[in-house]
Amino acid sequence: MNSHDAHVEGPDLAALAALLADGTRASFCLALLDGRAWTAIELARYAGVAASTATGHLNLLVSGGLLTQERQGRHRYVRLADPDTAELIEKLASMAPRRADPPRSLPAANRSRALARARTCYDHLAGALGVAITEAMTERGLLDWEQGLTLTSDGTTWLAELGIAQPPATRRPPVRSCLDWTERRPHLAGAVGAALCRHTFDAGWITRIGTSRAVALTDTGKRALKDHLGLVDETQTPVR
Amino acid sequence: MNSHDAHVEGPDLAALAALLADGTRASFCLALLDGRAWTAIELARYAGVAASTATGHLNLLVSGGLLTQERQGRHRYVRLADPDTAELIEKLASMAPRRADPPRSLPAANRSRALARARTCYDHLAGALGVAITEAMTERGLLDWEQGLTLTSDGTTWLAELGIAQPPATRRPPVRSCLDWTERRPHLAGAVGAALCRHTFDAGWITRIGTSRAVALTDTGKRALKDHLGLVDETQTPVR
DNA sequence: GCGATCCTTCGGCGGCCGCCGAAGGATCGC
DNA sequence: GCGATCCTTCGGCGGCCGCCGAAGGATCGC
Repeated sequence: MNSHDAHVEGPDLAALAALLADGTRASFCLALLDGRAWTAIELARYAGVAASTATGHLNLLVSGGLLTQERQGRHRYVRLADPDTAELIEKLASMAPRRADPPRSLPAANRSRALARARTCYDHLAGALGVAITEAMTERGLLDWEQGLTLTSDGTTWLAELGIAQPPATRRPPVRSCLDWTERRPHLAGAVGAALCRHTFDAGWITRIGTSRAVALTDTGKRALKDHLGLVDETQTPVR
Repeated sequence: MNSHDAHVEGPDLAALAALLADGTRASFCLALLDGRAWTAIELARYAGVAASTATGHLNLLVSGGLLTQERQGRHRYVRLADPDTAELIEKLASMAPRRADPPRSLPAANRSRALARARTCYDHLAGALGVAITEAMTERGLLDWEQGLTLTSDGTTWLAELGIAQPPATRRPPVRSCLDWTERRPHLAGAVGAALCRHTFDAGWITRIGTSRAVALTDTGKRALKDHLGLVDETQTPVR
């Protein structure tokens, strides 16, 4: 820190960045990027630290405004505070250097394969599936990238046909492009991305794989994607 | 750091955040957010640290990919690496807590007044002027916020009339909304925002105030804004 | 050529911060 | 009620990291 700092004005960027500058806190945030609420002990185990250490980190993240918490009996549930926070973490993740080591064990390799195939990213879909849906929507003229990403009038109609209500106008943009870590191509985020993701769960198109953020396409989902987007099976599970 | 970290996969978010988690490095980045190249000693004086300290920080920021450098004689010039980096710093700045103390000295108060009025933010315009231009463009139907921010066909025509060439299609979005720190409302960023800002300099609508990132509207500029956007003087220097 | 300026390397100091385990409070399941 | 589980507080350890000044190389202006 700077003892005789002449620049007390302006935003305290370092204070915010410091919250994410620790390996354990960063791994908490990446875990929470699945959009769900986790308990303190779940996060501690995930990151491989003692429960007392996790408590301290969560206190920092909550009081710093990045997480919100909810006490339920003996459990402390935390989640990302809002879409803005998720967006910040996504942006950092998309620009951060990759870690060198690939996963070594077979289970770990399977886990990261499943994640790369399809997962939630905060409140929308990501991985090969998320990217494939986004690209199919573009090809069908539901999304337009000419002047920034927009939903076309065909897109509005398409959503209505699926029974997805147009999300109410808030500060959050309806459609937003989010760079996919594994695919290195953009997938659909924003309020419409969230509504679409919710629909795929509600309509039984996808289900969670165990307790992870990875998801699997159901048979219903395969049929629905073929009917509504012309997406065939091969597209969803590309051979790499 | 976590000694037996089970999560070596994925982006190293903490490493990137750590670059911005120091008060001195953060103040360097905020200074560089004016889009210009600074020498090492200029940044050291700005942040109030010894030259040797600045050297160390710049080495970290450059090798971390946030800054690019250029040697010219005895000078070391650094600037933000790319628009993506500027966007990351903007996002952090817009979410970071404000610092408590208002500026105490009269010159400092004048400086921050000038910055709030009109300044560059990386390669586009910000402050009351940037926001006023953005809002005037919206009122005239040159920008549309319905489905995310877009440039309308009227907007394209308007740019052409000003002699601003449509920026070539790259990964960078043509128009983007950037939350203004001082106004707490969005101003225009992206490739079009940059082209417009360049035009205002080239056409002599604005000039730098001294060596700061603050800019002043010229008489030519006032006339141009009135002619092309219907912006009257009052709008540009609102009484707060 | 000769000071002045810009920048760098190095050594050393000091403080912050992440970690754990022990102890204990609160809640749960049976 | 009574272990088990979740979470927290506390003390203490260790290491990292930001800071400076001194010394010196490289370049500049005159």
